[in-house]
Amino acid sequence: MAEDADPARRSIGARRNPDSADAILEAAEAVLVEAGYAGFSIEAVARRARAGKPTIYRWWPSKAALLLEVYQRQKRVDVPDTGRLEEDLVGFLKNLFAHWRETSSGSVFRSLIAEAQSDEAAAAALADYSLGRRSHTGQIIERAKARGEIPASVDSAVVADLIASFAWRHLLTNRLDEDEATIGKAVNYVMRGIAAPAP
Amino acid sequence: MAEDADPARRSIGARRNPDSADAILEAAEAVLVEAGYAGFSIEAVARRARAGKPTIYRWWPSKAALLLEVYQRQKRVDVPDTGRLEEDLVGFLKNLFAHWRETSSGSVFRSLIAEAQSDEAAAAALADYSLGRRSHTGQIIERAKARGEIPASVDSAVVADLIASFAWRHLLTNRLDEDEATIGKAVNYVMRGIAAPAP
DNA sequence: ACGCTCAAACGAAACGGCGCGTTTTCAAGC
DNA sequence: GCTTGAAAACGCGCCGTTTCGTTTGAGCGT
Repeated sequence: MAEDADPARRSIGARRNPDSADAILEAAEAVLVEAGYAGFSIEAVARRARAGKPTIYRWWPSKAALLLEVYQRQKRVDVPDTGRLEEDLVGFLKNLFAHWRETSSGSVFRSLIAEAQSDEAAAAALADYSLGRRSHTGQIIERAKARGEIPASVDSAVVADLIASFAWRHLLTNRLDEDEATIGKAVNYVMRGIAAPAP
Repeated sequence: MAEDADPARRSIGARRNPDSADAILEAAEAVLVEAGYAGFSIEAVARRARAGKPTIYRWWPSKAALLLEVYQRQKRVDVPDTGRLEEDLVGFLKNLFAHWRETSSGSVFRSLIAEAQSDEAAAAALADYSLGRRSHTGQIIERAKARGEIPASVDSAVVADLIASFAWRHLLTNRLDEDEATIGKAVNYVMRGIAAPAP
């Protein structure tokens, strides 16, 4: 129970953290799902968690910090490894879209991106997170390089960024139920682009 | 002077609309630039425009509607036509990034996207706008098809979407000053992907 | 052509409501 | 008895709306 070393949590006078923090995080997620980002207020979370506002502010400096930690609590999307890059990428996107659609992750991440547009701290946290995620996705590309499927000269960061951009756009414009055909086409275009020998 | 037929404006009893509406739109833009999206409130706009809040609410049903009209007032980015698809796409993105960076358009559009994450009307308006923009960008692709530069089987909507996704991501993550090299690489990957003969 | 009238739109102020982030109070528990 | 943390209360700002008195321009009668 007594887990610690949570970087998002204020560690100033954090002499001890009961599991009420977990209740707050769960309440935050529930509020976000039920009332949407518009209804996501610290007061609503406090009400839902039967906690006091000062308790929340003691551990999270801002709404953004709370949002980020809620998102980081979510289970990660698993990255397929089929041995073929195109299948990996399509599978990854399909998994991601399904995960965003079927759990609260989509709502949470959308809210986080929106919050980052007006909150400096959220923007920094999101940038940090994206960096980690990009290198993670980049491993799919790197594996393909190792197999000799694509040239080693391919900039995997740029490719990962293209894929992530595509995912973000569909999340932000409520198009997560896009045809698989469209995903397939988009990935296929990028795929053939990087697989072709450089001119 | 007596211009009319402005679709975004409430036309119920709109017997006459002085140019105070222009003052409000200008004030909205100024507030957004100076105070950012976080400080963008109807009250702030009203103060800045020396207008009453009811006047604003009379013509724009929501903050989102006001935002959208501010954005649509902006000058459009011109789309190059160099005769080579890759140059067109890179040029378009470079123009767009510069425009977003150097005018208030970037702030306005970022705010609009953020607002669309919690406001249904804003989301609908944005989707509508994006649809128009996508077909506009799609014309670059169509021209390349007509020249025989890429196969006619290429789905220009998907390609336009890929390009737009890339632009959105860089706008939303404050990376509009990305190296031209990165833009070039990304476009080049997509470019070669669609130029290659379908397998 | 002139001036009157009337309705529409105006700016300003105030309303109740809500969420913010903070401070203060108060009932526990080691 | 001293720390802890939930609960209540605070002042603030913005929301969206209502009310007030004023300005303005179009229509109409003289």
